[in-house]
Amino acid sequence: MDVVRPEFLPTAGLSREEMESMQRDIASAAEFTDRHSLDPASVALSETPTDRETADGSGAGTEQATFASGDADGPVVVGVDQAFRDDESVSAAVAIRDGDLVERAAGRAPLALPYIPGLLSFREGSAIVDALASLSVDPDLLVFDGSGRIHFRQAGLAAHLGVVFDTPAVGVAKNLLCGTPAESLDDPLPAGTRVAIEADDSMDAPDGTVVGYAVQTRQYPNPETRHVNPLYVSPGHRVSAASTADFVEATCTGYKLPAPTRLADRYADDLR
DNA sequence: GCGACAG
DNA sequence: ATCTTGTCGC
Repeated sequence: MDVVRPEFLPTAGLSREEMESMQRDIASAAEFTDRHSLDPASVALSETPTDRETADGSGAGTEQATFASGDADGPVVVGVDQAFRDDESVSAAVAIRDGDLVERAAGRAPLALPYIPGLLSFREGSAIVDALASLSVDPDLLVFDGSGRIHFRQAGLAAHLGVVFDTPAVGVAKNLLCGTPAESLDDPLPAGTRVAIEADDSMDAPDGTVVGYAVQTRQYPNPETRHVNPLYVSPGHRVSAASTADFVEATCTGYKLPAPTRLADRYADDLR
């Protein structure tokens, strides 16, 4: 796929002020409303991927592999995950369509920045751009590991890369970066529960704006003894908060994480 | 000044 | 994210 907004590429060597300034521009360019051709039902078809096996030559730079599959009808959902190896960041992108692994790609880039809450996309963005740019399929939806609109300046990793490629994107995080749950999340929630995450004074958005949802995709039979934490999902680009929760829920089916994310996770480990 | 903080 | 074995519960 191609970079559509090169002015927003996560460049190395920017000052903190420049990165934060760019994030405000990215937030302005991001669309937190539905503008895509997907419905939860079609996305749900991308759930039971026939895990074909690894066996890739490795090397520096990007690598890309294509897998033969059936017909080209359903939407292409791409899961993206990051891993580290020494001083370089590795990005893994896995494309799924109609439950089949269609293609996967890897990207690498040296780690220029330390981890700074709120600036994650500048630390791992280059490797992700590398991986996505080498994909030959055109994704209908990008599923990122990390926040989208749930971010101090409404420009989390999912929003940043969604805007760079002008492609529908959602962010899936295991922890909450900022914002306030509309209801307490202290007690275990039943599977299927979703609680709105509202903007608070630590964010740019008007107080109370629903910037995402805590989604309980899975839960154990007896949460009293052992429980699963919810996922924190938020719009990246061209997807509303409600649709984001719908898509994520549709791709989890019995697991805590979306299938595209699980596959990207596994591929990232293989690369590392 | 104090506290909070995706991966 | 990463460093790491066994262990508890379904």
